[in-house]
Formats: sequence, structure tokens, C-alpha cells
Amino acid sequence: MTNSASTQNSTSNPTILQYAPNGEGQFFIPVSVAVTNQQPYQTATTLLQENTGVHEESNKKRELRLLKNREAARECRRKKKEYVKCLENRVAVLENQNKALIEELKSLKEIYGDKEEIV
DNA sequence: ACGTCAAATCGTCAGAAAAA
DNA sequence: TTTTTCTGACGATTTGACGT
Repeated sequence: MTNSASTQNSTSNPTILQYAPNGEGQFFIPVSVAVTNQQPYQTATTLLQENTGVHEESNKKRELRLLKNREAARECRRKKKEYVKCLENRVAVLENQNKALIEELKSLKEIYGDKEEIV
């Protein structure tokens, strides 16, 4: 899936974030409206102009945190898929075993009859 | 070709869990 | 206790199938 430009409507949900690149090669930086009470979206360029020193540093920290979390989420989903596949394989194996046991029981009953009483 | 819908996928946030 | 990592939930977007 491509990370194409997307202009999300923030009027319905003020905390929606915009992070995808737009067509001009700029990047919208995620800004939570609920927290910052400013224009919902800023470009990287304007942010760079505005933020120096401490702000720049905390921006870097935030970007790094988001990047790490993005990768963590991908890895988490990959592991979860793998786990589900594993469970599905196990289900298939158990179903086959169950079928085989039922067949075995059936043939044993044919050999010995099923009217024998447990004492 | 087009619209519609459901399912899959993604990035982010918040909070739980683990590590330092 | 603080920091870092993991994961469920959410909303937005993409994708593929289907009917018109």
C-alpha cells in the first residue's frame, strides 16, 4: 500500500492527525488540535522555520518516537498474523487427528461390535 | 466506466507491561 | 520511579469484488 497524499477532514474529529506527504514534496506534521489549539496541519517547512533550539529538539524526539512506534506496530501485527497462522495450522492438524480417530473407532466397532458392555 | 461495500492495511494514541 | 516497548482501539485510506 502506498503512503499517498491524503487530506483528512478534521472537522468531525479534531484530534485526527495528518502525516502523509503531499504532492509538493512537503510533509504534514501531525498536530493534535485538541492539545495545541492551532491550525490543524503544519508543513515541515513552516515548522522548521518556527521551531529552533528546544522545540527543534523535542520535535526530533517526537519524530523518533513516532518512527519507533510505527515500526513496533508493524512488528506487532506481523507477530500476531504469524500467531494466528500457527493456531490455524494447529486447528487443521487436530481436525485431521480427530477424523482419523473417528475412523479408527468406527473400524474397531466393526471388528468387535459396539454392543460390548463396560463392566 | 462508475459507484458501493466489506475487508485489509496503515499510522497514531493511550495505557499496560517490561526493562533499566 | 522513570523510560522504553508492546498492543488494543480508533479513524482514514486502499484494495478487490460485485452489481448497475
